[in-house]
Amino acid sequence: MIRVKPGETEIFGETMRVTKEKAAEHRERMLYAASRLFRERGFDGVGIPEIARAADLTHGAFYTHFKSKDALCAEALGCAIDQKLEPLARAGAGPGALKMFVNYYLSEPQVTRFGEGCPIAGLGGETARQPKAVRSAFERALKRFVGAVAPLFSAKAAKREHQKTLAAIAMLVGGVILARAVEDDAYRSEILDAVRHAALDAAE
Amino acid sequence: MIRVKPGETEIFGETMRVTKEKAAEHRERMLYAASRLFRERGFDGVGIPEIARAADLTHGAFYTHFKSKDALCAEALGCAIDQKLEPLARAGAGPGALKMFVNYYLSEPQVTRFGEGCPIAGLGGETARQPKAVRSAFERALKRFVGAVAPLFSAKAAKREHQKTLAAIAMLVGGVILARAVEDDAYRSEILDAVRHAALDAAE
DNA sequence: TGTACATCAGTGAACGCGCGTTCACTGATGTAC
DNA sequence: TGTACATCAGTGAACGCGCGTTCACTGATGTAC
Repeated sequence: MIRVKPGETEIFGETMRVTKEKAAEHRERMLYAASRLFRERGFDGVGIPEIARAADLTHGAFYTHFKSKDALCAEALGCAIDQKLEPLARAGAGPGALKMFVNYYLSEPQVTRFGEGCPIAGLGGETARQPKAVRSAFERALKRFVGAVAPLFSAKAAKREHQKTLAAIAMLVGGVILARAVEDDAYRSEILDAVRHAALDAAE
Repeated sequence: MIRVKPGETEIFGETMRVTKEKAAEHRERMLYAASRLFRERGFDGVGIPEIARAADLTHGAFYTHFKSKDALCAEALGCAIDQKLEPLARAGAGPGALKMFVNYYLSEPQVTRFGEGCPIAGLGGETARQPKAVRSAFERALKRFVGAVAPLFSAKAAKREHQKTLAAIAMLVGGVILARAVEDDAYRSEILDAVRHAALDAAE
């Protein structure tokens, strides 16, 4: 389909091809913008034009770097979990590390600044309705998250009643959201079993 | 703006006005369809035309019953939580009620059949990005859910390590999702505090 | 190092599509007499 | 109970809009000689 006939005067942008370095940087800028924007507004809440704009490019350039929006969603999940796990890995698993992590995870910025928050929490709900590639990426991110947090756990005791109910409900809700988001049936059962036992044990 | 000039021949549907009873039934059909479809595919995943179609109506009829899509989203949340709490209230709080509830909540149908599942789990993630009216409705639903589940909790003990990590992560994720979805700052703090303490206690 | 030219990152118009909402119109319901 | 007519639930075309994706085209980069 010929849209612009040769000879017709058309105004085009000024700079076109760009060094390989610049191109790689453009790709990275789009990926980081997507990683932030998806967490902020959800997969359905951000379009390709906006992501390209956030990286100072036009939507057409997007497709030289990514196969599709779904491919970007998947890659953005990995990028986001990388960002979140980096400081966790650096902190190590010394005494008090669990407390620091839990306090951080539930801190004001983590909870209110969606774009910089945990992608598991921010996108876990809607991931269940995303195509295979995105769900796979989410599952990989979740497993890495679990792997990074596991060393922090060892031992402690119980508190008030209403608090325990609230915490148990957060766990039930979180459990269902994670189970739904995950692809691997065995892993789903593992999550559900863990939550089931913990919820029943929480009632001591 | 006149679209159809008087005198022009236009083919219209056959039955138009309907008894008040029928109209009320139509409204309810749309509400139930929305309650199911939103849980299945998310607020952004279903359009007014589809909801109307699911209730054997056309999209125009929708606006005689609901002010907007947002208003429907809010009302559908209430409708969904009604459905979920009804059997819970009927079952009462006898011994073993907690176990029954937890087993039910994490059961195959509850987890895999989104449309009939818990709206807190199914829509909690994206509610955080919805307008005020929807978030208020979600908060009301959550509080009713907590109120209904609270009587089931009393006392028990602990188990394996990896399970505890998984359960704690489900709780953290669930906690952040709920905290983000809720409007009332005090309630958000309560949720986060409860999860914080429970997560730290889980490490015993 | 200098020149010729193929490569390809980026542009922006255009595609088909479905969204939420509005509105002129219809005609049975339901009411006033 | 019977008649006249206002009400209003429902229809479907149309609105403006933004989406994901494609593609003809540009022109600097990068390479082959």
